This record gives sequence, structure tokens and C-alpha cells, in this order.
Amino acid sequence: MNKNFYISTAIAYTSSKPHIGNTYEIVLADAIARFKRMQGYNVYFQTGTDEHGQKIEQKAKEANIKPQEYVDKVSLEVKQIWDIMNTSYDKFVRTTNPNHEKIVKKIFKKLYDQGDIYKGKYEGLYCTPCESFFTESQLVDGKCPDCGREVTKASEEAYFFKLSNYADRLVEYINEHPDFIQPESRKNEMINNFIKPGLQDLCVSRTTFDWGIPVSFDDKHVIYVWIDALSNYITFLGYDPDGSSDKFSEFWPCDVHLIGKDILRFHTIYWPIMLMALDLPLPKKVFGHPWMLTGEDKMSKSKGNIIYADDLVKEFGVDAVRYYMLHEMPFANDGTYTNDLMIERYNSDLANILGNLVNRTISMAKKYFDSVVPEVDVVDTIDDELKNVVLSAKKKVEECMDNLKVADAIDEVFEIFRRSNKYIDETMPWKLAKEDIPRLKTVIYNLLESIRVGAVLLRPFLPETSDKIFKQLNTENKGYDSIDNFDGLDADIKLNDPEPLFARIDKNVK
RNA sequence: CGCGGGAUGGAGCAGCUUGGUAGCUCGUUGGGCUCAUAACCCAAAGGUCGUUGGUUCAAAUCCAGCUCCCGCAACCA
Repeated sequence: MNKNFYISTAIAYTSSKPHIGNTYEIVLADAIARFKRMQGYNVYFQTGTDEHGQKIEQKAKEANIKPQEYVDKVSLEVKQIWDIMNTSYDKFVRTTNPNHEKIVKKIFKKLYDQGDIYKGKYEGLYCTPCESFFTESQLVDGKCPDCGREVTKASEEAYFFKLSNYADRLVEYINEHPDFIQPESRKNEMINNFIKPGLQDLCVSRTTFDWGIPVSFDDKHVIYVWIDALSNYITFLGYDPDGSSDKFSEFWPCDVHLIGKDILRFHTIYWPIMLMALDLPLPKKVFGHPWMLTGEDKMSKSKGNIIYADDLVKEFGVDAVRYYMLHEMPFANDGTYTNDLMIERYNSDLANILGNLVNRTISMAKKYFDSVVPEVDVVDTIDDELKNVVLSAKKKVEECMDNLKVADAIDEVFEIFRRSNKYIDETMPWKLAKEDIPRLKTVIYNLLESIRVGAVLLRPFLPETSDKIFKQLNTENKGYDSIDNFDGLDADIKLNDPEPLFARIDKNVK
């Protein structure tokens, strides 16, 4: 049985600092990667930055620095945000890496030699001052979208990838693998809009700028983004047309490419065709996640509504921001970020249901048993209801995660905490403290054990919080297998003092 | 007639494949409890399930028309 699991995010374009929407992707991937690791998979989780292209060349020029300096700076910024979000990527790749550049050149040459790439002419609408080509649909009022000036028809020499050769095989693959493109509605979009009408050949080189990987046999051409950026998924794993590494054969094909819905076309059409041309197996799944919007609008500089994850982390803490991203985002539709909703989720879910539960439980253990975990004593049928919820959570969470329904998975974990709060009311420990200590022992044990199980399942989503809970329980997280039975918490452990996990936020003070 | 998705109580969503008491979270109101972070538990109010028509004993759920919203429409990462 193959226990390897390869998940990737798209590589972030280093034109500017990533906003909260870009950050959502890495957090989502992280939750999946952490969950798979917990299940015992040998996970390889790759992310990184895409650093070539005209836009970067321009930005660097504006900043009066070399492109390399520019991308070094932004790439570092990206990495820092990924780290602030406590994401557990195994490898952070950069497309300016020399080995990547070397292999991309080889890939290009191979495709050219075998006839998939040919030299032709790129014709389009050209804006001379901007030195850019545009398509009909990109124009604003028939003028250049950047500077508003007239565009003229022009053509330049370019290399093209003959996609149409592989269209039939691609359709076949998509049909035979119904889960390949997620969510499903996107599948139709790709087939109806692109494949069915007939694929146009893809322009894979440029001569209008220099910041890119040169074509090895024709150096006035630079390899355009597709082959350069998409290849990152294999080059950093050790792919080489002349003989790949063991690691490559171990992890390829990728289990999940997690990407934004905006670049689905590249990942479900161009990329698979490239792989077919290289005679490599296709990725098992491509998930085009929705966007996180701020209020009603897409984030953009001109609207001034850009929110950065690191700012939110300063205000609410990493896990609160992770929780929001993972729990509030729908599977297929776009989600929104608002401060009000953030505070609401923070207070009701994190502070009240989870934080307060842990706090009140550990406080009771301290008060009634001097912080020592009691042995189970007198049991009652009401206990079984709690145990059922707690012990069935694992399977439910697993099912959700198998379908990438991360938000639902978190909900299932929180069912444990909700049920536990209810259990406290049902059993009334404060009353038992006065009249029935043997029963009280069992109740407190059950609560602590429920919290422990919840903390295990919470780990992939809110790692810091999970660790804090275990610290208060003064117990080691023994992992996924430790929650199959309701007895993982050892009696006689001396608990640490209760400490609020999430301090409530007063909305009106803000 | 370009393709596709959506419209469900104040908010955000589930249910629609396999028609038959409209469910969840939050918010609101009332009650309970006091271990706890004014937290927790219970209950209630609130929906002609976008609109019109059709199929059916019966439709949020199937079919058709219409209105509105959103994504995609190819070289912008």
C-alpha cells in the first residue's frame, strides 16, 4: 500500500506581498497535509514562489533594483507569512533556483525535439509603449488596459505548444477520473469552454522581455510562464528528462494540487498535456478553491480593501485566523472576510465553546481533585451518549477530509466540545461535589478525556491551540491511534493550572 | 439563444442525485444553572424554500419559461 502523499499549493507570484486570499491557500493545504501526516502518511508538502516574467521585470525597474533582488525580497516576504501562519510545508521552492532553470530548459528542448513545440508567429494586439500583447477581451474600450492608449496589430516570433494532439487523451482522462477536477462545476467549465471548441496552440516563449529562463537553443527567446512555473511540481522533486531521482518516483504523481480557481485552466489543461507529452502520469486531483473576498468585493489595490494575514494574526492570533480561513470558507463558493464575523467566530466558537469548556473543566478538576486526574468510578448511561459523540468523531472527520471538506471536518471536531458542554449541564458536577464523589470522579475524567480526544483531532487545524490544551492536561499527544478508545488519558496525572485559550473580544470596544 | 453555477427564516450555509414532518451555526427573546472567559444548558419566535406554469395523491426536491447574482469565455501569475 502506498503511504506517500504529495500535496502542493500554487507557487505565489512575487509581484507583491500576498494578501489574505493568497494566504488562505497555504493554510488550507497545511491543514490537509497535517491531517495526512497524523494518519500516518509520508507527506511531501510543497509550496514556493514564481519569480519570472515581465511584470516583475517592470516592478524591479521601477524600484531601481535588479529583478533578482526584487524577487529575493518578495519571496522572503511570502515565506515569512507562510511561517507566521504556522504552515508545515516540507519544501519552499523558487523558480529562480538554478537547478529548476536547468531542468526547465531540458524539458523545453525535449518537447521541441519530439515535435510538440514548434516555432511560429504570435499575433495579437500590441501596445508599443507598454511593450505588451493583449487579447480582445483584455482591452478596455478597445484600448490598452494599462495605459489607455491605442493598440495595434502586431506579431512576433514565438514557440508554440501543440496542445490539440493531446486533447482526446485529456478528455478521456477527465472522464475516467471524475474526481480529477474539484469542485465538479469547474470540470464542465473547462471542457465546454476550452477543450470542446478545440484547443488553440499555446504560446510558450516570449521575446518582449528578458527576465525568464532562456530557450537553450534560441536565446533571444525566454520560456514563458507555463512551462517554467508549472514544472515546479516535478523539478523540485528531482524530475530530469535524462533520469529522475528516487524521490520523484516515490511521490509522483501528485495527490492534490491545491490552487485558486483562477488558474484552474493551467492546471487542468496545459499542465496535464505537458505531462502527457513528457510521458508522465497525471496528478490525481486538482482542487480549485474559491476566493476569500473582503466584504462584497474582490481584493484589489485600487479599492484599498486588501487585508494581510500577518496584520490579522497580530490582532487575533494565528489559530483564530486559521480557524476563520478553514471554517468560514465554503467548498465551492467564494467566502468573505469581515472583522465582525471574525470577532463573532472568535467569541462564540473559540472563546466560548472551546476555550471556556477547557477552562471550566480544568478548574473543576483543580477545585474538586486538587488538579489530579481522577480514576473512573461510578458510571451512568448518560456517559455513553458523550462517548459515542467523542469516539465517532474520528471517522466523521476522516470522511470530510477525504473529500477535502475541511470546514465540515472542523465542525465535527467541535461537536465534541459542544456535547461536552452539554454533558456538564446534564451531570452538574458542582452538585456531585457535595453529594456523590465517586460519580464526580467519572464525570470529570470523561470530560478531560473528551477534551483530550478533541485536542488530538484539532491538531491539524489549530496546532498551537492543540498543544496548549495538551500542556494544560500535562499529557503528551499520542496521536491518531490514541483516540480509538475512551481511556487514553492516564489517571493520577497532575494537571497544570487552567489558562484561558482565547480571551473574549469585546466588539464594542473596537 | 456561448458554457456553467447559484437564488432556502435577520446573517452565513445544508437539504435537491434516490419527491412525502424544511435542518445547522450565529443573532434575537424567554427560562435554567453557577464549575467557567457576562461563559454553559433548555425553550420559543422567525421561512408562500427567487418568480410563473407543468408532472404527481404529494415538490425546496423532477420538467419548462422568466427575473436577478456569480464564475468562465484562452496566453493576464
